[in-house]
Amino acid sequence: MIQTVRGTRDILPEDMALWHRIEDVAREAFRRYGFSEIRTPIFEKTELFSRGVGEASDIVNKEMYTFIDRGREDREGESLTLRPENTASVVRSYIQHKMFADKSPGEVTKLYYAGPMFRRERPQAGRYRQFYQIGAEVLGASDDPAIEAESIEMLDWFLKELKIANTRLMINSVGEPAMRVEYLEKLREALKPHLADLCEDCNQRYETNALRVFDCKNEKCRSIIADMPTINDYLDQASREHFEQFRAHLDARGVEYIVNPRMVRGLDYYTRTAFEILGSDGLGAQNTLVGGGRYDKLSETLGGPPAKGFGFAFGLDRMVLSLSESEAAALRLADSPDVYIVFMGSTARSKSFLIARDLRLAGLSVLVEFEERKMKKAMAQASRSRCRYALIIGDDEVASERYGLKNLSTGEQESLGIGEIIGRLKIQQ
RNA sequence: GCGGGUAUAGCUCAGUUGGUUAGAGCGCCAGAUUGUGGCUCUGGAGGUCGUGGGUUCGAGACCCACUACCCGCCCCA
Repeated sequence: MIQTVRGTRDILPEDMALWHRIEDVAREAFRRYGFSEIRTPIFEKTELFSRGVGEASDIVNKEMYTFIDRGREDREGESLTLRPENTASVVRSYIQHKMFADKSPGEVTKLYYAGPMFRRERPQAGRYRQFYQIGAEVLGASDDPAIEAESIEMLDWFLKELKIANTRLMINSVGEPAMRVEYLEKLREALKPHLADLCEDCNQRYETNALRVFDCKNEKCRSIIADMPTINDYLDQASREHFEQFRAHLDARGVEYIVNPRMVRGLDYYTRTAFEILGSDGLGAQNTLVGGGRYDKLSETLGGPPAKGFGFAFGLDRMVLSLSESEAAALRLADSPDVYIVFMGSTARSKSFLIARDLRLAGLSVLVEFEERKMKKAMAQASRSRCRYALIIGDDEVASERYGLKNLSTGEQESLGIGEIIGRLKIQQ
């Protein structure tokens, strides 16, 4: 049997109510905060990601789905890549369509996206090779920290609306790229005398990405790391002020946060503000729900004009796992059709199709039997379909034009005309 | 890329030191009940025991390889 490839999966109808709910609430949040949707291609030139995300990052080095496009007789095909994230593409589009051109200096472009991304990672709980992200970017000349605060306020509303509780907002400033290089040297200097005491992984991190030693879970490493300088100690004056203003904006909005000076970001393009929202449980080791930050150099890196940027993204897969059992159950229940039509006999059969059409024209969600079966079986099917009502049509009902409307949860049944039935069901919707 | 675990009915799982026709619960189908679901009772269908090889008189069980999934590491949303 042919099955889904490793790290991919079917999202089945029984889960779709949960996905739709998250998408609907996200779209509502974006609408309220003035974001417009953008859809970029699912594959781009490989160079976009290697330049945007960072040549040295693991994503670019070993986690991209890259392929060579078919060329022509006289030309080699070009290297293309399934998008591992969407920020680089959105910024590319911003540049390509000159979205900055008709804007006043303080005006920003607010964009959001939703769709699949691809990374060739080892699958784990809440992590897939084709995964679904919703994210947003704020691009323009302004880098006012109110931009960060507004987006986080929006996410706060979003999570509350989905009844996802016990989340924690972690914030930090990662400063400017030049300063980060300087800090990295200092950190490595400070770590060097302790290398013998650090674990194997940390020694590896010391070589490849020293900032990651802060993520180590080893007790011994943690005590050593506690004394290491943090990136905050090296922040330039402007970044420091930006961070303080950002915090003041969060305070003013009553948004709670934890400053984590050891939080780092995996992608090269981040400057200054970085943040994560951590989920509670049920996610295993993958407990970051939302991640984002400021990237004031990305536009130039991609060959565009100077432009400030801030954005975030969250994974739908993990968000679905974060919905509470009770919320999920309620969403699934509300997903079922309004009424199931049961008929007895060929005259009623013909009539039931017409009634189904009328109910649907009135905006109701209707399932109807196609083939004649015993009424008992049809009723059992109505019950199993989780429809709220069964509409019963036999010869008597056709003759009197009064039909049996049975509430399948209470068992109550009434004999009603079609107009009354529509009225009753519309109220229940 | 590395480490650990798992793979038996549609689903969740049992299956004794290797022994004859591989089980349960749920679900599904039929009947008890000719126009009324859920509860109950009775019966039924449904299995290349992940794939391939090996050991053995005999393998669902033991050994090897492969594949997939799960958990963790690296990394990351």
